[in-house]
Amino acid sequence: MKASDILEHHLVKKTTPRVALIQALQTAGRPLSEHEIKEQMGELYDRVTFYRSIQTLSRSGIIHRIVADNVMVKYALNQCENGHQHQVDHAHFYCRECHNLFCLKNIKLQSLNLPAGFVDEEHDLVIRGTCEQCNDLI
Amino acid sequence: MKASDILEHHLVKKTTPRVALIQALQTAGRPLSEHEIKEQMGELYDRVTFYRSIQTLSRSGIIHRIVADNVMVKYALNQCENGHQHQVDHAHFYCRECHNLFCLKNIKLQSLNLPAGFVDEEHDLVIRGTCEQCNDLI
DNA sequence: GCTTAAATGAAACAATGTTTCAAATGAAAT
DNA sequence: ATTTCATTTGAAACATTGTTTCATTTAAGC
Repeated sequence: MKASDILEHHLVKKTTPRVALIQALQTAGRPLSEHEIKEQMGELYDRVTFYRSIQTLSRSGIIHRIVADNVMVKYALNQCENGHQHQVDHAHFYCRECHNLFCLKNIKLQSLNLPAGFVDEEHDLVIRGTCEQCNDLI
Repeated sequence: MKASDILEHHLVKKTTPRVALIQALQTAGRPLSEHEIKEQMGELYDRVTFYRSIQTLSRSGIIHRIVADNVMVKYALNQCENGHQHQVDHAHFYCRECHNLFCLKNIKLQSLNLPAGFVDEEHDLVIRGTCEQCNDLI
């Protein structure tokens, strides 16, 4: 779907920085860090606007954060499947060598049974270490 | 166990900053952030030494990190049960309002079946949101 | 084309984490 | 107890990530 259509569909104002951010994620086809998004966006990137866009797009359900490590957050487009949001239901592997994030679709998160009164706004199952390729190189 | 005995038992040099760090965690009896540890340690705290101690104590299996959120890491003593390390096998809830970290001992992590060649050095299942008390206050 | 609320971007700041290197210290041997 | 030496410390300087404020610009509806 076109970036501007995604914004319209979620009733969010179409602005140049937001469109560019979504397009960066679409082009990559994988979760990106701020640094990677900055490179993709080039001139259109501004730090403050970036963080505000992330907030807006997260709240409206267009993207989500994955806290790969402290000081390494990745941002990903939510997959739309038959009209409803596809929340992250699988684990991720973060390689501390190459800084790539791998989706571990075979490791699912069963429904999280929280104590009464606790509200889940965001969650991650992250495994950190070194990936196959980096282990071979070391 | 006394802090200096823990260091000795793990074949790590007994130094004033390390002892103070372990004692801070023992006194609190719960995972602490750098900021909280700094307050506990007072004069004995130094930023660079802190991060190096965290590395040393993590590698020797005395403590572990819990990445509660980006920009919010908590440090906790490993529990020694019948002589062997007790790795984190349960989820945590991080409240973005009060910044407390709750152990969700009823949400266990089954063994993580990684693809061949991937090495798990550290992992977290973290749920972020607002806790019961903070939800009542809002 | 206007109008106006919303969004942007610049500056300045705050917190977290790292690198370098000279000085201090723990632990072991004398 | 003193000496020795590798390890550890701590100060300075830096890098990155994230936030607050406020004047300017822009999207979208009329």
